Amino acid sequence: MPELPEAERARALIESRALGRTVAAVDDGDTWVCRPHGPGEIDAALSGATFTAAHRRGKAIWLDADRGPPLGMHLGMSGRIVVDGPGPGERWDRFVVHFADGGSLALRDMRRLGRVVLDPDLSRLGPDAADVSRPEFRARVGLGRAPVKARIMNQSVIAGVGNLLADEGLWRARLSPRREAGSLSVAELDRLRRALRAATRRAVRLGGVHTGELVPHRRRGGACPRCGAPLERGTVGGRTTYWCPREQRG
DNA sequence: ACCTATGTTGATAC
DNA sequence: GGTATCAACATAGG
Repeated sequence: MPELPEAERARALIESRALGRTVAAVDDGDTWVCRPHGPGEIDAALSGATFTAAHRRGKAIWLDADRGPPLGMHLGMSGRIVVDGPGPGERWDRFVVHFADGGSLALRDMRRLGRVVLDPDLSRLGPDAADVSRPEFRARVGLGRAPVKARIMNQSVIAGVGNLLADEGLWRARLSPRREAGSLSVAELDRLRRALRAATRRAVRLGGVHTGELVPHRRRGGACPRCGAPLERGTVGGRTTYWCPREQRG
């Protein structure tokens, strides 16, 4: 699930439920998820602190505390944030903040591809895909020989677009995922930005990227929900891609 | 049983 | 530098 919409919902959950609460102890024993920290390092940095703000850029989430470094969190491919149970210490809880009031904040992640780190490095993240301005989008996305789908999924170009949101946005903009990014006209770039922002906002509102219009049809044998043509399936930018061969030619 | 598939990122090689 | 490929993880399904 985790693309920008899921990350934003996780951030909002933390903002509404975890700010102002004091950390009693942290389970940071999964040094794969918490690398490069050793066990106890995050606990030592956060115990006694109170979270004061929850931020997000693209898929990256970070929390400020009233003392100590910010706490960075990334959901990876299968992670989600769970506040106040049920059952902190579930099998898939890879990182748990226990609050002094008895509650908890956990990163629940079966595949352990999520990450928790102190003082996260955000320097290689592009502007957030939901906020990027039109001139900035034109200048950053409309470059290079790579397919436009690979370009918009590059987190240092714009941050937050994953495999599903990319397919959804390209479909809404009626652009072929294979189009060379540098060949897009200004009008096409503007159309793509608009489509991506609309798809993103809608997914945040409705609960996640799976609530898109194209995404539910994104399976073998699926048809375009606008024109009914059988969807094409292939690999673009190394990722499984679905698109409408009738509407998304150019 | 064995193979492929899956929302992520990063390290590597050309 | 930009681009492509593979690996990391753990599970589900044909």
